[in-house]
Amino acid sequence: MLNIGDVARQGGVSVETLRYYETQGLIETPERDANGYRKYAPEVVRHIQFIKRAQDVGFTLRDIGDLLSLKADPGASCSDVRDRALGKLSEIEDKIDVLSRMRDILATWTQACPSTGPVSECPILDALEARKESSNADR
Amino acid sequence: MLNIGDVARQGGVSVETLRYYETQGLIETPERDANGYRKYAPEVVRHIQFIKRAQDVGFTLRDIGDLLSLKADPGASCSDVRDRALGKLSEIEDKIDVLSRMRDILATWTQACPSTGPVSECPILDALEARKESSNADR
DNA sequence: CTTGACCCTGAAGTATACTACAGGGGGTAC
DNA sequence: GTACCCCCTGTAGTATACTTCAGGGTCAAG
Repeated sequence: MLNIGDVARQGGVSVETLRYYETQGLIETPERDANGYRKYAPEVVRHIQFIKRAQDVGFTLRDIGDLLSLKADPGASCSDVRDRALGKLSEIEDKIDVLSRMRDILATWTQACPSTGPVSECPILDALEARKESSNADR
Repeated sequence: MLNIGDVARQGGVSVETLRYYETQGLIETPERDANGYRKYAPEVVRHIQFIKRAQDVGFTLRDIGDLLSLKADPGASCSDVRDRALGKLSEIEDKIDVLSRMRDILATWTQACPSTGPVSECPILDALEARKESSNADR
């Protein structure tokens, strides 16, 4: 059995994070020692890594809670998980689209700027001041 | 002279947002009427739009305050503005890179999922459970 | 003179994922 | 026995850009 500090080290998170995950229902509440210390089975480390990997691909903790429920539910099907992943995929694609539009506009503007001369003649500020007609970033 | 509600309507923001911008120093503190109402010159609407457009391309309010200082500073040069824009551009490119990696992984996973069968055999959950060796999303 | 739309201030709430802090007990080594 | 690291709880703070709320004054119309 592991102390919270052991789990933290092995899982690559802080003890505070572990306690936080517990309050969020992402880790089942561990048994306690006589002294009140949390006692974890070694499997918890994999569980933590599951959470971290899910975060790495864009899932929020709320999403992950949902995923963990599916994982624990024998009645759930693989397509339920796939749906969550596809939903996240399209969220991410949307974000990429928004950011790509920002990037394109900024790239255009920085190329238009001679980078010499006073701010009063800055094409970037002009563009911000009153964009007459250009590709629009609808946020 | 315009009331705050007029500016809000014309600028496409809420009156609360305008008051918030004022606290953040993004709008100069307006004159007040005898009744205490804020009184704005019509030019303020353009100023609001400047802020909104800057947000549209990814600048934070803090960045925008900085940009507005440059704009008002006769000693500032165009390259100062350009530097801010280039900095933001690379921030955005970084975000796009992170998101693209997430997208690729999720795309791979969803394609690997047959979407039939129980969660116990879900390749997506397996991948989250223990990613042995694959492209890594370093967040 | 009352109704309704508008304005004011200051404080608190929203979302996300933690981090930090205050105040205090437990366990082991020297 | 005391130093030092570990553990506990509960609360508050962080960042961003607002939104909401409570409580109250102002103004034009009918």
